[in-house]
This record gives sequence, C-alpha cells and structure tokens, in this order.
Amino acid sequence: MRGKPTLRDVAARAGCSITTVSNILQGRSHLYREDMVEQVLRAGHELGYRPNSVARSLARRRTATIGVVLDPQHARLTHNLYAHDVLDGILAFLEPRDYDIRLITPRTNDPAAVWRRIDNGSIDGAVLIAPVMGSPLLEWRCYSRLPVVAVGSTLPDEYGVSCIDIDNETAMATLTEWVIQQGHRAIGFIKGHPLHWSAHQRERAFRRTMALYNLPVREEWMLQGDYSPESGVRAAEQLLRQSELPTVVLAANDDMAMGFLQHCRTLEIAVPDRISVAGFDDSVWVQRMGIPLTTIHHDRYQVGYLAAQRLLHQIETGDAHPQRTLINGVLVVRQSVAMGYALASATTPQPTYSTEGGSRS
Amino acid sequence: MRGKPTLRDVAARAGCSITTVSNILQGRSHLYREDMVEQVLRAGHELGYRPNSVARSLARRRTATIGVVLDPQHARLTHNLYAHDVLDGILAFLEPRDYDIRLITPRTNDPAAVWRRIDNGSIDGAVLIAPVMGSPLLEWRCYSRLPVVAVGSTLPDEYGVSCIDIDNETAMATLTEWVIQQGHRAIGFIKGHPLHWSAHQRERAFRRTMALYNLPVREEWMLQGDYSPESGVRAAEQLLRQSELPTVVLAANDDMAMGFLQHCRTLEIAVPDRISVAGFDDSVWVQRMGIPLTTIHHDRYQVGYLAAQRLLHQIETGDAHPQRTLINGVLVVRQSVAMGYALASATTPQPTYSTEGGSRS
DNA sequence: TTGAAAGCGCTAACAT
DNA sequence: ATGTTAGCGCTTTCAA
Repeated sequence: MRGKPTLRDVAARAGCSITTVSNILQGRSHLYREDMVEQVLRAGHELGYRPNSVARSLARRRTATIGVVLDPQHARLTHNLYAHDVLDGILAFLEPRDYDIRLITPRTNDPAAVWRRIDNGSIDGAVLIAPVMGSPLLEWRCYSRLPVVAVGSTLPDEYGVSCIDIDNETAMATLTEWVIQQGHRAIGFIKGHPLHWSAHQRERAFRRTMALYNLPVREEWMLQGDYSPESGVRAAEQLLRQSELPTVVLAANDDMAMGFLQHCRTLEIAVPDRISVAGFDDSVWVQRMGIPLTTIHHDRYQVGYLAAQRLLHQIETGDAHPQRTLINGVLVVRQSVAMGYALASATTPQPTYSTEGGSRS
Repeated sequence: MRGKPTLRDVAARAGCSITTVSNILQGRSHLYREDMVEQVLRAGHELGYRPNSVARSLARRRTATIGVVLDPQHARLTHNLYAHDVLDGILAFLEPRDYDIRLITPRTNDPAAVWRRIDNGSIDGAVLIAPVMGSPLLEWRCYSRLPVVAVGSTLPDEYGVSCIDIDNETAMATLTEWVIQQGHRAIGFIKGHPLHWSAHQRERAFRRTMALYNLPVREEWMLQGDYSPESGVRAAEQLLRQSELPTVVLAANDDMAMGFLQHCRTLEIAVPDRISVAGFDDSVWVQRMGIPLTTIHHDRYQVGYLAAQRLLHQIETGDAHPQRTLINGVLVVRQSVAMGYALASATTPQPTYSTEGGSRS
C-alpha cells in the first residue's frame, strides 16, 4: 500500500471484502455481525482511512457540491457585499447537510464557455448571484440541465428560473410612502444600474407611489446612477446645482446614497437639515456613517438560506418548477431624513391622498 | 446514449476509439490525421460533449481545485471582509489556470473532523484564511499531507506552514512613528483579539517604537479589544472617563477605531480636534466615514494572488518548504489625526517626556 | 496513426 | 451476513 489508504487497504487489513467496508463506513453496520463492524472500524481508523470524495462522486453520480456563480459583470467579490451575505446563508444551510460549495466566477460573456465551466459534472446545481440583463448566466436553458436558482434578481418568468429576492417594488413603495408621510412632496430619485432588474423595479415603484399620491415626478430630479458610490456623487453634482431642489432624495441603493452624502459634505450642505437622503439595502457600513442612513433592510442571509434549500429540493426531487419567492424589506428609520412639512407645504400644497384605506379622523 | 454524452458516445459517432477522442480533446491533435481530428471535433460539438471533471480528476489524481478554508472562529464570511479581498486575489490567479475554488467553512474545533472534511481527495491544496491560536487548522501536519499556505496570520516557524501576510510589526511601527512625528507624546492603544497573532505583533511594534522614542507606555491607556467595533466602543468608554487622556489613540484595526469614533460622537467629543484616532487595515468603509480614518493599507488582493501562486507552485513541484512572505503596509493619512503639539501640552502639562526629538517652544 | 486494456477508488445490484 | 462483479467516465501506458 502506497499513498493514501483506499477501501481495498482497509478491507485487506480487516480481512473482508471492500463491499463490507464500504457498507459499514456508510452506516449500514446493522447488516453485519458486531465483531465484523468492530474489525472494520478499527482497521479504518488504524490506517487513517478517508473516503475519496471524487471516486464517490463518480460512482454515485452525485457530487454533494453546489456551485455559487457570480455574474461576470461583478466578478470581484470585493465589490459585491451582497454575495457575501447570501453566501453565508447558503453555507449555513449546506454545512449540516454535508454539501460543499464551489465558487465560480466566469470572466467571459460567452454563454457557451461560461456554462462549459459551470456544468462540467462537478456540481449538482447552482445558485446564480444577481444575474443582470444580458448575462450569459441567463442562457442557462440552452446550455445546461442543471437545477438552478437565482438570487438578487427578480427575473421575468420567461427565463424559467426560480428566484429568491427582496420584494423590490413593495419595499420601495413603502419607503416612498413613508417619506411622503413625513411631509415630503418634492422628491428626487437616483436610479440604479440600468442592466439590473432591481433598478427598474425600484424606479417603477417610486413612480407608481408618487402617482398614487398625486405627486408629480420631476424628470430633472430623476438622476441616472449605476449603483456605485461614484455615481451617487455625480448625481449629487447634477442635482445640487439646480435652482429648485427636492426636500429629499431617494437613492436606489445605499452606495449611491453614500456618494450623495459625501458630495453634500463637500459642498457643506447639511443632511438632513437642508436636504434629506434615504438609501436602499442597508449595507453593513451605513449604520456607522456620520449620518446614519434611513434605508430598506432585508435578510440577505435568509435569501441565501432559502436559495440553498430550494436548490437542494430541486436536486433531490427533480422538481424543476420555477418558483418565485419574494421576501419583505423593512424600513429602517435612522437619521438621514427630516420631517418635510415646512419645506414641502411650501412646494406642493395639496391636501389629498392619504385617505385611501386609512382610518379617517 | 442516455443522459449526458460521454467520451464513448463521441467515439462512436466519430467512428474511432475513445483514446483518440480523449487525446484530441486534450489538444494532442498533432498525433492524428487532419480529417480524424476534424471528425472528432465535429462529433463532440454536435453532441454537445463536455468532459466530466469528476471522472477526469479520478483518473488524473488531480482535481484542479483548491480549498479556501475559513477558521471556525470566523466562519461567517460577512464578518470577514478580509477573506473577501483575499478571495478575489486567489480567484484572479486561479481563473486563467483553470483551477476552481472550493469554499470550506468548518463549524467544529475538532481537528480530526475538520481535516477529514478538508482533505477528502477533492482538492489539491488549501489556503487557510487567518488561522488563530489554537485553531484546528494548525494541526495540519498531524492530519494531512496537503500543500497548504496560510494568509492573514504570520505564524511562528514551528507550524511549518508557508504564510503570506502584511508585515504587521513594520507597519505598526511606521504608524506609531508617524504619530509621534505629528507631535503626539501621549498615545493610547486598543489591542486586538488575543488569539490573533497579528494582535500581538501590532502591540509589540507599538511598544517597541514608543521605547525607541523614550516615550512611556501608560497601561491605563492600553485597552483590551477584540477587533470588533463593539470592543472599540467599550475601549472608548473605558478610556474617555479617565481624568487624563492621550492625545491620540491607535486602534489595532479599523473596526475598533470605528467603534471608538462612534462613541466619541455619542459623547460629542470632536475627532480629531479633541482626540485623534488611527486605525489599521484600511477596510472598505473607512474612507467614506464621517471622519475619514488615517490607517495602514495593504494590498489584500495581492496577498491572495501570491498565496494562490505559492500554493500552485507547491502542488506542481512538490516543494514543501515553508516560506514566509511579508508584504508592506502603507500609511494612509486621512483626517482623523491632528497635529499633536497644542493638545499634548494643554492636556498634560508635564514638562517631561515630550522632550525627546520634539522641538521645544 | 490509432486502439486495447488496465486502472483511478468507490457504489450498488445481485449473488451466495 | 458477506462477497462478486460490473460499472461511473476518463487517462495513460503499451502495443499494433
């Protein structure tokens, strides 16, 4: 016996067949006499035997590994705190079930190449992290029959993939509504990256809610961003030089809100005294900022956990029905949004709107 | 042919042996006639053949996968931004070499169990992320013969493992020295987690540098922290209630510096006007803080890159010489440290210690 | 130029 | 209660 001990070595030492060893080591010891079990266990232990998981995977046609795939767009983890949290949730679900994770970060946009890399027999299924519009990951159905679930993007039905994500529309509607209830009427918005579904969903919810309250959406206050802090700075530059300003700006994510805040500091514009800001996502750092940010929180860990659960279900049952799970965002009120009455009533003096469904006094 | 096409299927279709297909698909086409090559390639393409990497690994006794192992102590990625950056570097090196990453997060402290999970034939080597004192990961030599390199912990030689890390001592000495050169004489320190080698290395460098400049280290200003923001808050509570205060506090990492800053805000103590703070690590968020933090930066991406490089070298050459690589930290001066002259003389009117090297007025 | 055959280490029917 | 055997899909001598 040279190199690592194998089943054969253990069998030889225990004086039995490899089947016996295999069975016993897989927990089917009830089939055997006690002393045999004992023998085998001891032999295995003495040799320091460890089952080779590659051979096992080949024989079982199951790898007990799932892939976590980052979109080539944001393949650097560092810039993707989201993936971080989700990964934790995935790990939490997988660990006790003895599944492992393979991290896959395609660097190309060629779907064939990407899927060749993902679906090469080394995983039983994959979690796609926030695929964006036009992502090779979404060509899934043409290139692979692997069970798949997407997180961080609420995909249109036609992609046929299960997804787990925050309910962007409801959450943004909640935030907008809350801001309005704080008395704000003049509201600006920084849009997210146009390739992200979430950006459109958040914007749509904003517009819809404004309409619901009969508030005008002023296009010169709708700034294009791309979810990066820098784009938040640019949005601030563009907005703050205008003669008329909104009393509050909603950013489609925290990073842009941060950038906005940063530029306000540069210009010595007090937040929230002169202008209010809210974000979306509740990124780790925003709580520790100079001006703690009012934002939407959601349990990203749970997103990962659910994704892993869903994926394992698909793998084990073969059930391929795409299913959509949206989890609730929750409004976290911190200190970046001030009451808007004074300013607001000056701008838009309508009495209306809050009648809908609410109890009247 | 049922299920995914295999070598056999391709061979059948191309009318040749599987050896031929295998060879050609591995790029040894020069051995064959052009039309044969052509045949095979076409057959493979038509069938959508993709080599099964599990079978390949078994046959080659090489998995082309490396493990990235988190210490059970900090198994939640979320709380480990460090791992993030390093992972990116590792990925960057591995991707073009067609290596994959398996993420391993042991949840137990039993070294046998931990290493059974790590070294089960599914990886060719492992990167250990910041193993702490007493970590099961460090029992490596007893349980595995896998090539291994550690990052984020500068381990003592006796562990016999290669490591790549920032040069903690030099960097902290640099920071301390700089602070002294800013005119500070009364300097406090928040220590890191006692199980981390880095904590001791940073503290040692601080003390050594103070000694070098003949400055006293006042033990009541040496606060015990654990690298968490909360411990920074606690340190602040403990320090700021003292009657005599240092003019500057060095925290052994940014998180604690943040906590400290946060408590200063609570107490309305202006930073850096009334007290200066410096950190260590240059975490992503500190640049965007209310008071941008002066800190030590190092290229964590490069740490990961080098680690992967070293590991692959070990795997490919079998060279198991433990080697230590320390990379330089660089001082990043932001706005959390003020010049120390005025304050120092104001708060602590002793004539003493500030003589050394400082210019008198 | 090409192919046959012996594994890699394990699993799982199917005997016995 | 235990063993025999035929794979899993690929690589790699070695022979033709």
